Formats: sequence, structure tokens, C-alpha cells
Amino acid sequence: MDISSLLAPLNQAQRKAVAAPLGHHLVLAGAGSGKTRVLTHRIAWLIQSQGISPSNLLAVTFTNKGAGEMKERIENLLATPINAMWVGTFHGLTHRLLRIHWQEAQLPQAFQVLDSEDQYRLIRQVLQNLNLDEDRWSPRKIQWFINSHKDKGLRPQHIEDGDNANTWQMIRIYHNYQDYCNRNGLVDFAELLLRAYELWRNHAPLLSHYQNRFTHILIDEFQDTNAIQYAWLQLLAGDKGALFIVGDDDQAIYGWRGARVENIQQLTQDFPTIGITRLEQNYRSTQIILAAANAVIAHNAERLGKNLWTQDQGGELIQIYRAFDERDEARFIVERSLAWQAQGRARADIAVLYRSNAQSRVLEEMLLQARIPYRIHGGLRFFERAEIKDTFAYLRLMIHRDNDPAFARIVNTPPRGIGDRTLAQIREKAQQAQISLWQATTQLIITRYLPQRAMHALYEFQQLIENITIAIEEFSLPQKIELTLNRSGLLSHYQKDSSERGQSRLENLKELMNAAAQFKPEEPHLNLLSAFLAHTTLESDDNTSSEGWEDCVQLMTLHAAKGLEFPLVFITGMEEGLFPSPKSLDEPTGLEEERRLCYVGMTRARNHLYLIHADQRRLYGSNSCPKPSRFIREIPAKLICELRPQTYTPINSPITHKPEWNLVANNTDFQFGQRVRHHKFGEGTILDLEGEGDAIKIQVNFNQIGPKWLSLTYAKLQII
DNA sequence: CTCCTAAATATTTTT
DNA sequence: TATTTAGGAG
Repeated sequence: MDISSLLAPLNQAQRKAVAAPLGHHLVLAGAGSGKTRVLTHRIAWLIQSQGISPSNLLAVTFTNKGAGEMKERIENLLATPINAMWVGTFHGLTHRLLRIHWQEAQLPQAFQVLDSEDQYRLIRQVLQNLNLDEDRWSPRKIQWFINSHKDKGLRPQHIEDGDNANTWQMIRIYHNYQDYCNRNGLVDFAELLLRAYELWRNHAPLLSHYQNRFTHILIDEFQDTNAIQYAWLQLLAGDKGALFIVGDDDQAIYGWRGARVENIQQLTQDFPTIGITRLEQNYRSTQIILAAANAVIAHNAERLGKNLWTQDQGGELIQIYRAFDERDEARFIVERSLAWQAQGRARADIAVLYRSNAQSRVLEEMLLQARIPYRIHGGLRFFERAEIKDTFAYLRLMIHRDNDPAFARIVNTPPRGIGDRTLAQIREKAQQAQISLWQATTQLIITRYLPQRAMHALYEFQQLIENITIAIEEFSLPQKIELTLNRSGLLSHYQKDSSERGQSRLENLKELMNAAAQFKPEEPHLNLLSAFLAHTTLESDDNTSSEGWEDCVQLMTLHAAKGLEFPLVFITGMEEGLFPSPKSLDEPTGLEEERRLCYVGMTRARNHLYLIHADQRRLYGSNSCPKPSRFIREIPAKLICELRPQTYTPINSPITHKPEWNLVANNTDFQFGQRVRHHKFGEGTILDLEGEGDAIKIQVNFNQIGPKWLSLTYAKLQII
């Protein structure tokens, strides 16, 4: 393949970015403007046309999934594998570094990565050790305190308590937590980044080695980077490294977890030679949808400025539905989804977006009732499920006896008579002798310091672990897991639970063995089992069982929708007090972030966009009568079509499950996909419209007799 | 250890 | 409202 065919499918701006001179370059890429394409083509261009070796490239993506996809696309473009290139998330890449340079990073070779739940448990443990009350010192707050400081590159000794007793105590807890992690070779997510940063900062030869290696650094979703990631990047880039950065300040929606949009502006100051390209032509949405999204985001003051446009003209108006309550909102979505299906369109084309997960329940209920298959994105991830983590805890303990979190998790799972009292004694011993829980247990058994029963149970437990360790040695990865499940009694423990939950647990364990069978390591530095364990904490893989999801309506939060697109999008709960969320209104930047979230949601839609708000909503048990979201009012009236409910309850039918609503619009036409009733043919769905004025004809697919053309002037059609 | 009741608590989430 | 969790009784 030659260069011209690499650049040929691109528009002018995209081409400018892809073939930009070999220096720093910043691409401000609006939604749907083909940013992934630019990034992959840039990499292909560097390799192919500039003769740069893949081993000189480092590419950073926001998610692991994104990393996999990017690699695949580049390999397709070049028709050759590019294994020498490093592609991954910040966490994935720093983890890789730390595995290679564990000695310089002052970590044990077998260091373990803690996920958020592990971290949370550990913090609670530390609080207990310090004799602090959980009600006074909320573990969640502490977790946030620790992570947000690590995200800024701050160790406990760098934080000023400002003569505040509260802060002083928090710092003390952070300190204790960190000491514990260091003693036990535990590394949380934020620590991966901070450690890797310090590794380079403190080891000049190492840094210059990587500076020489990675001469071209490419980063996606830059608006979501935090301070430590930026600092890490600055180190790596040094004086010579060329940065190619892609981002969109209007899609920065992770400020609440430390992401800094300002990093984009910072970049232009720190790297003054940086070239800038704006990608503003959108290939996704209709002109109407873009105009509406542009109008909303224009209300933000803090912007670099960008205006999306499309070659297409017109499109369907943004439909606003004012529902009676959250059930009516869901009912409306069901109705429209059925109509969509009746047109022969795929359910997977439909996305239902909401601000908070709690809103999904009513939607699920109604979809279930209407027998519409749906899929919820997000929620509990596969590798975070309790049964999976229990299994891993056994494996971890077998690899490394001193793994305290693993020990604590499974000493009594399944129950084997080792209660809280016994565990507390083990903990006390461990703390006082500065040894691991496992060692403390051994000590307690030797000194016969415990009641007979507990001692016996503990002895049995240790024997169990020793025995399984030996037993599984020679087996393959999935067999190891299976044996562990059997011998530990975990499997029969879960089998005893015949509830629906127990069933799904067993299925998950089966799925786990599948995943293990398919696992191929990319880390040569670890044995297979350790590599698999590290992989699973770093990759949340929500597509583990993606095959089962044929054609489903897609339900997800607005955050989870970033990067996706759908022909038909519903944004629900467009109400003050829900979206924008009241908690965001405390700080001025909060509202702007909510508005960006709205912008992200709207720009997910290709052709049809529905914004729904309810007059009344029950959330967390209490009722409220919210006002429509300000974001709706920020859309120019001419882009909107309002669908309003009319007469609520007819006098002669006291119970109406389906409130009737009607189309009241400047636009008196019927719409595609709408349900109508004919006095003779019954109910049906509008498939097509033809002609103008009096000659207008309409095709309706009736439930009983199938599709039929009718003249609108004669057929008295009633919208239902 | 298991079962029960009472209490707390619920924005967004990838790594 | 509903779901998870902590604590107490049996």
C-alpha cells in the first residue's frame, strides 16, 4: 500500500493532521469527526511513509478495549502485525514498566495490583488498626483523599495539614495505608502511575533509555488525563519526543475523578511549537442534531471553541416528550422501540441514556413487560464479582502466602469455623510482630495460643492451601482453576445456593475457566498464572460474554455512551435536579461538565434524538415535580418538536394504563413509526408518507391486515 | 453459622 | 423505594 491510498479516504483537515510534520501536534477533534481514524492513520503513516519503526511508538488510549481496537485497525491498515509498538492505557503501560523494573521501583517482583474494592477493604483494615471509627472517618472519603493526592503526585509527606486536625488525621491514615502497601507489595491503580513517574524521575539512565526508544508518543482522549499522567508524559517526551495528541475539550466528563481539561491548554504552553488541527466536520449526525448540540455547548464559557458541521442538510427535529412520570417515560420508549422494530430496524440501533444508574430499573421493568430484549452496559464487571474474586484469592494465596488481602478474604470462605474473633487475634499478632497474616497464623498454632477448635480449623486451612498448591502444579491454567474450585470447597459452596443468584455464580465460574483457556499472555516477565491474575485486575472486560447479546436495545449511563453512536437515541430524565445533577451545581465547573455530558449524549445520535422529561418522578422513594432541564431550553425552538400529553384520564374509564398523547406540533404531519388507529382496520404503524397537501398518502402497517396505503384526507386516522 | 431485623444510603467509573 | 450491610438472637 502506498501513501496516497493511506491519505485518500481522508478529508482535508484529517489529512493535514495525519501528515503533519514530525513534531508536536494537537488535534482538537469534535464528536463524530473521525478522530480514531486520524490516530490510526497517523501511526500507519509514521511507519509507512516516514520509515519509523513500530518499536519507537507509544500509543495511549482511554480503555483497554480501545487499545485492542486501535492495534487491530493499524494492523489492518498496514497488513502486518506491530507487536513491537506499545499500545495501552496509562495504567496498563505503567504496569508493564513496573513489572520490568520492579527492582528500581523498589517493589517485590511478585507485587500485586489492588482494584478499588481491594483498596477499600484495605483502608478499612488500616482504620481498624489505628482504632479509628468508620462513622467518623468514612473509608470512601479516605479512599478519595488518597487517590486524589496520588493523582496529583503527592505522597503523605507532601501534603500540608494547614493546622487542620481533620486533614492531619487523613494524612496519618494515608501514611499508614502506604506503609502497609509497601510492606506487602501492594499497588493500587493510582500508585501504578505515581510509581512509574517516580521511577523515571529518580533514574535518569532509565528515563533516557525510554526517551530514546519512544520517539513518537500518541495519545487519545487527552481531555481525560490527570495531573500525574501529564507529568509522566512530560518526562517521557523530554526535549526530543514528538507528541501527537487527540482530544475534545467539549467531551471532558471525568473532571470529578481528577481529569484536567486544562491539560490541553497547558500543552500549548509547555510545547509552544505544537501544531494544531481542528476536526469539525461531522460524519455522524444530522444537521438538526448538530445544531442543537452546538447550541447547548455554546452556553459553556470555558471552551477552546469549535463548531461542528455536516454536509448533510436537515434531518428530523429533536423530539421532546413530556412524560407524566417515570413509568410513562419508559412506556413511551417501549412504544417507540416497537414502532422502530415494526419498520424492520434493529433493536441494537436504539440507545436509552440516563444520568444515573438508579433510573434504569423502571426502564428495565417496562422493557421486560413488553418482551423487548435489552442490554445494560456498565454495572458490576465480570472480574469484580465476588465468586471470581474468591477464586482469585485462593490462587493468589497459593502463589504468595503473605498476601494478606487474599488471606482475609478466604480464610472463612466457604465457612470453616474461623470467625471474627479468631481473625482479630491473627490480625493483632500480625500487627504486633509486623508479619503477614499467614505467618501470624503459623505462630499462633505453634505457640498454641488459641482455642482448640479455632486452632484446628486454621491448621486445616493451611494444610488445604499447601495441598492444593502442590496438586495443581503440573496442570494447565483452566485446570488449575477448576481443581482449586473443587478442592477448596468453593464450588460446592456455591452449588448449595439454588437461588437465581447462585445459578449465575456457577455460570460465571464456568465463564472464568473459558476466559482462562483463551488467555494469551503478553507479559513475558511472569508465569502464566500470575500474568492472568494481573491481567484480570487491570482489564475489566465487560464483553466477556458478548456472544449472548444478539439484537438488544442498549441501556447505559451518559458516561458509558462516550465514543459510541446509534441511529436512535433517547435521553431520559432531562430534568432539573436530575440532569444537571444537583450535586454538580455546588461548583461552577460542575454545571459546565454536566452540559458537556449533555453534549456527549446528544452527539451520540445519528438520525433520531428524543429528549424526555417527566412532570413527576419518584426517585429513592420520594416524589418530586421537577422542571424540565435547562439544557432543553438551551436548544433553539425551531429545532424542537414537542410531543405533549393530552387529556389524561377519560371520564368513563377510571383506570388508564396507557395515557393518551397526541402530536401537537407546528408540524401537523404524521411521523414514521407512529402508532395510529383506523375505525375499520384497527391499529397499525406508519411506514411511509407520500405526496403533499390534499394528495398526501400514508402507508400503514396494520396489525390485522398488514401494510395498506390510505389517503389522509379520507381516512380518519387517530394517533395513539 | 445462619437467619432475621434494623439501619444506612443511593452521580457519573476506568484502571 | 430497594438494596446492601451490620449486628443480634437463636
